[in-house]
Amino acid sequence: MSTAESASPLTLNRLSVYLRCLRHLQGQGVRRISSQELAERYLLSATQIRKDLAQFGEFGIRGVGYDVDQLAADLTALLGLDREHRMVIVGMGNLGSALARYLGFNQGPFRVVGGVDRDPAKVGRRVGGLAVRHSDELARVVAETGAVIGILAVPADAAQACYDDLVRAGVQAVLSFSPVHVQQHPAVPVKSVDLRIHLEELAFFLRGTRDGG
Amino acid sequence: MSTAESASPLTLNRLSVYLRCLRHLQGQGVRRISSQELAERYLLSATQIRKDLAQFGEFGIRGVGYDVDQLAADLTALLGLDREHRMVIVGMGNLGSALARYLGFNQGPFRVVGGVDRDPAKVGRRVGGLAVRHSDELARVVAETGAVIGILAVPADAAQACYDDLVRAGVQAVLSFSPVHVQQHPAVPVKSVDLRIHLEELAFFLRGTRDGG
DNA sequence: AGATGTGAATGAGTTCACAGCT
DNA sequence: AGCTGTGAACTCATTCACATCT
Repeated sequence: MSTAESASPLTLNRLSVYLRCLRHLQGQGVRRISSQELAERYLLSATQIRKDLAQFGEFGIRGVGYDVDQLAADLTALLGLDREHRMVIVGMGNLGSALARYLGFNQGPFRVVGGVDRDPAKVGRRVGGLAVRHSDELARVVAETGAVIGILAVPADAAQACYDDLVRAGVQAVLSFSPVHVQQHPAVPVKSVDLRIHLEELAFFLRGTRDGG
Repeated sequence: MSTAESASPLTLNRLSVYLRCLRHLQGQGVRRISSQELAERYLLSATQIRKDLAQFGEFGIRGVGYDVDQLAADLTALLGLDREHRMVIVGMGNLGSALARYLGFNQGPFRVVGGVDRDPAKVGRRVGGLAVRHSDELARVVAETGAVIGILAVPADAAQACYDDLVRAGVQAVLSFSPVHVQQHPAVPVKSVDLRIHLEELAFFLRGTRDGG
């Protein structure tokens, strides 16, 4: 498996999709599948499946197709989902608390192991089985828990400082929910999820509509 | 203002970003700005700003730049953010409840006005100032509240059916948090936000790391 | 002079078409 | 024959370079 560094986010996201499809097939007892059939079942593109996989090696058997279990295992390893990734949430307001409760119930390789907030009123509370600690202790929380992913759920004006704190504390990647571009440290990639942008994209399509009752 | 239908999602998302930057500048009392300076301040591309805007009309003054208030107003209208969009949440589990609490506190043109769930145990509960009603009543809830956006927060295997329900109930656009591709009705676009995919993308960059310890 | 708006050039991403393996 | 893996063609997106307007 030639580990091509620096695949595009688009490709990586599709690999996640493929993996999910393969797990679904495993649940149905399917053992072999062609790119063609995979594409038909899940509304994907057969060529694109092959091209995406080709970036990381040769996983199929010509004339036959792919071994479902094998390919699922390969993609799991490729995406780094074969071991636990511990996460710490920065900002335990509405969104942070919501994520703690939501992600806390998630199975799989991702586990929320800590949450911090700057507001002393929130420190000490328990949210979804998690004790909130003070932001000043972030580095200690990260060290104690072995967190490698930071979840940013702070207001826009605090995002950059909190990201920098996370970098100093030693996390390796950050998922940000703050509606702002964060200037990135080269070794600590940020992935942004901006709910407002998504809602505003939808609003664009509602312009012509009689709206609001 | 020539309303170019069908701009790419990439362009629309950047327009949202520009609008946010302009509001920030308004807060600072800036009244005029060039694409050049806007790009420098917010780490954007000056050419791209101009190209993006060009799809919808001419908003600037050559040799001068853009009027901040005017452009903000134009983009607000363009994106349909000049009036309220009511939203109904389908699936009041962990994620749905989290979103109700989170989005409920949000200002701006988006407002959560209803939530439904299939589980009778959840019906009647109040979540973030919202009374949960039964999924069977979805069409009535949409009609009563004037909701135009549906928020899908149900498990993968229920997503397609719930999307179809939303379409029948009369919403015009859907924001889905379900980890699955939904087959779309042509008049009801779906925007997908998949937290797992984003986490898995980050995990890819952690493969080399000593992790979980 | 100075900044916008835009055709032309480049680059990224997807699809096509087929060589090559089973 | 059948399906993968891949160079070539094509489409979509970004960047460049400059004509145009104030």
